[in-house]
Amino acid sequence: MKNPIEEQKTGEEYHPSEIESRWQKKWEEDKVYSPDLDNAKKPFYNLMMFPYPSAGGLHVGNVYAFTGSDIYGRFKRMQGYDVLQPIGLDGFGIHSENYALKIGEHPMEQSKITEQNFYRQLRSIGNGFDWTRTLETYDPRYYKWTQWIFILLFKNGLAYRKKSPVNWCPDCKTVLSDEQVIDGNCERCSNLVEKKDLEQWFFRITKYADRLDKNIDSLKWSEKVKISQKQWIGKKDGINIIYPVVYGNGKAPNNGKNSLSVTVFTTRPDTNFGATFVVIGPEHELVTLMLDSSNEIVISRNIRDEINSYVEIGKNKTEMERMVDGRIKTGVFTGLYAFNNLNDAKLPIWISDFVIGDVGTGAVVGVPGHDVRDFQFATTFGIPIIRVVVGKDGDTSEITNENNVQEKEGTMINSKFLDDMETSEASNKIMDYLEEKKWGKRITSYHLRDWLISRQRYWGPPIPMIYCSNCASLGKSWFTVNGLKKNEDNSSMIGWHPVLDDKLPIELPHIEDYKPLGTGKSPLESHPEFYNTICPYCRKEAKRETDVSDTFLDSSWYFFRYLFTEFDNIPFGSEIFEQESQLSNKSYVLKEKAGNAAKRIRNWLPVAQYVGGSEHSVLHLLYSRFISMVFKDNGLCSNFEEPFSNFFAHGLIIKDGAKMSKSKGNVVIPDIYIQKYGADTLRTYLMFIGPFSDGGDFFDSGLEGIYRFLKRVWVLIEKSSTASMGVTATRVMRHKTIKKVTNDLSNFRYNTAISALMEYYNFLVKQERLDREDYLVFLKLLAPFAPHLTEELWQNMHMQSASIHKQAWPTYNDSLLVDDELTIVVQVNGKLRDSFIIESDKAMNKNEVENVARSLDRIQQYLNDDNQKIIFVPGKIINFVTN
RNA sequence: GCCGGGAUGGCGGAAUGGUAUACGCGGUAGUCUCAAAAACUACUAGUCGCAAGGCUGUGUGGGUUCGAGUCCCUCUCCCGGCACCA
Repeated sequence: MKNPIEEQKTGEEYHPSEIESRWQKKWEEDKVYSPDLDNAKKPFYNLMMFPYPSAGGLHVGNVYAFTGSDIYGRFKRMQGYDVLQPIGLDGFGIHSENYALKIGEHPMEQSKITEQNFYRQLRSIGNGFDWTRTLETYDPRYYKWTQWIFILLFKNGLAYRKKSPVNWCPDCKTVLSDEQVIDGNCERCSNLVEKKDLEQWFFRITKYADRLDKNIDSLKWSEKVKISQKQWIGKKDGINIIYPVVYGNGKAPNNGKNSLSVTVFTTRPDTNFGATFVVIGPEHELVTLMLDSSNEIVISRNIRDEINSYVEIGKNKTEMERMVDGRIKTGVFTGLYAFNNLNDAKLPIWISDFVIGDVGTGAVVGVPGHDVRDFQFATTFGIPIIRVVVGKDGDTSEITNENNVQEKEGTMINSKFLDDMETSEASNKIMDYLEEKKWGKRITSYHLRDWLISRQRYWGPPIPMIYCSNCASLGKSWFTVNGLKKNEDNSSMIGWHPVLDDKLPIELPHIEDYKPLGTGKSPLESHPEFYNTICPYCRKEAKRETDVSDTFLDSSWYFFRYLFTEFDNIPFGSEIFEQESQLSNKSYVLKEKAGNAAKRIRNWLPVAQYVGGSEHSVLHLLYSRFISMVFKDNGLCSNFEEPFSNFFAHGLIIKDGAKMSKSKGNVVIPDIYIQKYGADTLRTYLMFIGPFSDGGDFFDSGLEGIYRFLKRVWVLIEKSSTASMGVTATRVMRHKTIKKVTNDLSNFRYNTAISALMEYYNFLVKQERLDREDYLVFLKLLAPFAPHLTEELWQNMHMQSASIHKQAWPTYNDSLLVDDELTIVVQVNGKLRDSFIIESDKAMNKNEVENVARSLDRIQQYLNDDNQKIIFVPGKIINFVTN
């Protein structure tokens, strides 16, 4: 029998384009990357954030991210896992709509073109995607379930409507979530964001704030992402202090009936004896009461006018103006006082726009000696400053300068029963006291706000809700007609009913006037044929919601859908569907398939490894976690509530030192590089630039270097027909390389894995005789990086063999990692003076090493009676030290 | 302001407290060629030296250690996130 190595073609040059398209086709035909979801023995869900098409195609940054994730998947597959690596498009939403608007195409038609181009590109980079289960968020079969999820949240009391000042981008003509406002500007178009009062749908994510916060500690995520999430949730422990409101003469307004009070949230109650004023925001309810002349609060006409004009001016300020103006403190005195029960002090109540309506209680207590912002306010309006904390410097003098404001901890003074205590002790003591006296209540506050879901745009899933004015006039809502009590969570839902499950999806109609109106209404508002419907409860005429939902809802659950793309009717399933939902009287999901669906969820979720950009640290990852928790609470997934047990945040590819952007004209399109050098070169190059966590600067000459390397590999293997068997000279290097590459891949250290392979290559090419095993190991180790090249060479060596990507990952033996000879470094007083090579076993022996070291000419000149102390590191170093 | 992460040759970067600059790019010289490209070979931190070899070197200044890019403290600068958050 002929040696298979001799069978291979020789003398052919490396032509990546021919090889790559051939193998891509073959892999897809052979379903190399399509695991059997129901029978997989070692499921491994390897997920990459799916792209959102905000341009005609992928740029090289996308390729970077996908390749990094793909390499990990290929590594795991060769380690024997059944790797599921799906791909889809997050093509619904504002990014894609803006792109369509820009090029003057209808989003619905444009999405089909974009889809084709994205999938073509995604195929050309040679990723091991399972092309049998793609999804697109704008596909009605997909967003049927996005709508179903909206209804699920509604039925759980987690979706509600509220009129509130929201971030409004006049250019995108839609509202934005807080997360989408960057320094007062729109994340998408960088236009100034305005405040606008609109009635909107919100998701009550704040109800999950504590859970979202607590779980973070146990996640195996990139540390910086965990920190961002923690910071965004912004959990703070403090106390709400309730101050009775009085006039200057100490009497209560309203003749003492229904006595008024103002509640402030503070994290520093220890300083409360130093409080000299209270500030409420312009949105505070007390302001409304004061402006209402029918109310019994007696304030002078002058003050009322002043308050009125201050509030009106504030309303017209943009976010940006409010921030720029922030340095200078403005405000008006209300004529009212907050009565501090601790020391009977009357604290003047001011209105100022530095206090934000929906932070804390919308009111703060001013302690100017121990808060810089309060100090600025107090000095602007001549309010007294009292020192109650002495810091480390021991300074007890009056605080007259901003630099002397004592914000850090210290020892209490001027605070009666708190005197001489440390601030932390004083804090606990006074909170106990305030609670005991019922003057306050400990509370945990969060920076996280409820998730604003409504978007006044066209290209998104219509919110599946119906408003019935008849039901509204009778005080009815879905909650009341289903016998659920009205409570705080659903009281604003009068007249609202969800679309019945069997009417889903509510399809987005193809309309010509899809452009955003800028009126605070969706384009669907001009389409009665869309919004006119009948009430699912009373059957009278009713109206559909015309806003669509936020894109982040689409992407918050897609990793569930991948598991069920072959079914139209089951997005995911579990035992709950076998019982019938408590909340819905119609079970829509086919029961006989539910058990199977539940099994898939148990087997494949949570996602074993998620890879994505850190720009989604807050938005997407937080929303996905929230939705998963809601699923868990509804029995849709019973084995987890954290969808991504491992998350790795990859870096950013830049060009010429700057972030790639169309305006800078430095966007690198992968296609031309793939044509010229092949996907294998581009992939390997991108991974070689630097650590995957860091990204790097894309430059063409670096690509040439990798292309040279792969061409050399091609030639080396082509020449391998003369390779011998049973050569041992390369064994240590082989095992060292296996160990290094295996460890590096496990930790996403791709750049060093590639350099280890280059070293291995450089070593092999210098050898006179090689073991065939070296070639096989080399190909396997390189396979995740250059899947086509290695497959071609592998198949040339193994006729009729299974794909290299299904071969077992090489293993190493620790006992074979030691070289026959080692280099010992000789130092004198820690300075390198010489080195020598010695057999490994002798290198471990102090006497052997010392004898050789002492005999070296260059060492002898440094040795004398003084330096007899010897530091010996076996196999590495001997150091002669002067006593 | 607060919270992260950094700073290493001409460039991207590598270094369990143990030979700093692996690997690659770029550069210089050479081989091949009529020539060029490609490919291959050698050299490539600075500095003094004919050489052998010496000295200096990982942003700054100190410290711990036989030994520090790595650990501790000081400062400077850069990048990312958050921010009138009470």
